[in-house]
Amino acid sequence: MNTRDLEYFVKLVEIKNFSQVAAHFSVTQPTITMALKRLEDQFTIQLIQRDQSHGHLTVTLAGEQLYARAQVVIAQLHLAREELGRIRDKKIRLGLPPILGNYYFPKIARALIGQGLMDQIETVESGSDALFQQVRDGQLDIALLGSSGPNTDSELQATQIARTAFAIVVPKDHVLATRETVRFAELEQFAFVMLSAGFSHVRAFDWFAQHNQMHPNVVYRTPDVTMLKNMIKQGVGIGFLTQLAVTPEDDLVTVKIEDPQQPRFVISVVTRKQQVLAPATQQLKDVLLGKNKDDEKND
Amino acid sequence: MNTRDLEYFVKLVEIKNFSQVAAHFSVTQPTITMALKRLEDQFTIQLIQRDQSHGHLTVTLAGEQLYARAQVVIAQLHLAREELGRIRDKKIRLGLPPILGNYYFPKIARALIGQGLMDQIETVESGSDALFQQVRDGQLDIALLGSSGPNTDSELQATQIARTAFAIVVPKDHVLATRETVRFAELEQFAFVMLSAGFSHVRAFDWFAQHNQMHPNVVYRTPDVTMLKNMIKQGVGIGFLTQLAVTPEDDLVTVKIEDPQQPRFVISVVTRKQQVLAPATQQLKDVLLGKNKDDEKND
DNA sequence: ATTAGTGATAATATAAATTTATAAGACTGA
DNA sequence: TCAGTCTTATAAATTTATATTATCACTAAT
Repeated sequence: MNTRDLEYFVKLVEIKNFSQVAAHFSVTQPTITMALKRLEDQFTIQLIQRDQSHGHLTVTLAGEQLYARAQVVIAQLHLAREELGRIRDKKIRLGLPPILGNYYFPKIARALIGQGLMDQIETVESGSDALFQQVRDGQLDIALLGSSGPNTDSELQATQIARTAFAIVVPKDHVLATRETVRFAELEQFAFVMLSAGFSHVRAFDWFAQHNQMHPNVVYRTPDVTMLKNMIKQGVGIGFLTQLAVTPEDDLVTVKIEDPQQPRFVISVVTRKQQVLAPATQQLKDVLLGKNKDDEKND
Repeated sequence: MNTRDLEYFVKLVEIKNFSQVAAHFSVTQPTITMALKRLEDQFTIQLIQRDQSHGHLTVTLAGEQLYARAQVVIAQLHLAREELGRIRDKKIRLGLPPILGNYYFPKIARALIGQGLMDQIETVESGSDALFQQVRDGQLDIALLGSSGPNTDSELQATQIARTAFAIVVPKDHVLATRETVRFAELEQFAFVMLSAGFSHVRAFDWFAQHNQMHPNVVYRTPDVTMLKNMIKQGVGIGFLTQLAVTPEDDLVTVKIEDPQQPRFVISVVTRKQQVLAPATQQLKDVLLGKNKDDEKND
């Protein structure tokens, strides 16, 4: 069976028009007719109901079932292409959310340079949501991800390496700066500067807002943590970040949040299932997991 | 891309001999050479290291990666064939372990006949382990399964419908027959008749044995529950079954086991992820889940 | 050295997919 | 109602892909 037929079929189910599918793949229309015919012959069952009253095709039950399987097949081939391409180029693409990057990268960089891995690694910085998607799609080999709960994607393999609390971040001269802890409900009056959508922080923030039946006043959003911290320092608004994201050099104060059963910032190392790790990628993974070389002498 | 090439490749990785792979698919040896060449050209990377010193080929890292993906692709196509074949024939294959069948089937049969589903359903009786595997492979559309713990296969979709305890089963005149409960450790002296391997009962039984550091004396094993019960009745040995498997007509006594944190017999309805349920299969599933038609009037 | 095994290559035959050209059907709007 | 414009389907020609046959080069064992 030719996987091209499956690709044609999937697009046909999606746009329900032979000619447009043909145009999409830069082939002629009869090609699509024939591809569908081949599939229907192979499975000896009708996949698509060509409608008498022209306009829209309908997908049969068998068609829906094949559609589901074909999507998996195509996705797997796509992953294979991505993965083999990376192996060929001896590149490792590592996803690192900026919030974690600032904290973790200096720590691991030493180890990576020591093992001569640094020049193979290409770091991709983005929000956890985007990175997560990129691991799934095969664009990344491995990623360090923050999430506001354990990871449950059945296509991915995730190992938790740390859990930290979220905290309120304020400048040193702020009214809250002297507080040990704060209840989220007390923050109704304050303006917030927040990370953009696509960061797991946002989901946690929403949790706090919802559980306190509040609508926090977010005056600015940015994907750039450094900018965010600067805005906090300049008093544009208070911040909501994991404690991990704030270092002493930032000259900021973190205040713990009291709310019970609050979500934690969970940091995981994520790869795909079915992914064969190149030796260098395995080394990188071990570094990220905090295994040092001595641990492995017993192998 | 032709999936035949992937099939050739997978077999080649497994048996590491071009000629034998060719023989396996009833094609000539250059066909395999060419298929591999096509794959290596498409991915522009070597997949198999043809060895100088003849004897064994070695699979490159890229080859291992493609192997992993190709296996998924082939499995998915196989599932599609099985599933579409079943849709074409308007058949539903239902897996039912004999232990559950005796208890459940009379109950659900009424509902199935009432809905006119009975003639489409083909029941397959076997141990839970075998049925589980058959759902994965696409040979069954749906199964009722017993397991000694929640189901965690990432390819399957399982819904728990009941949990029952395991119990010791003895004839009415047995010394244990008057006991309310018993500790598993007390059973060292007794002979057991047990289900064969492949039943989840065996795993639970092993749990009790191991946690009590015992080696129970199993004098006979059979996959046939009716025979098992007869042997218990005739005093060949005592039995270990879920309480559910023993009905009043059996004329047997069940004795609860005291051991704390013991495994339970979990009954689930299992289908595959990515499986598109035919209306009749959905109806069957609803019956198994104990949804009656009235529940759905609100849809 | 001969033989039996490995896989690779080239020429050829066969099978399969795509294009071109065209037809048939359904709807639209003058 | 009839031309025009969408559909998808069909047939023949062309191109492309795949398999076979025959043969070669290599290695290891007898």
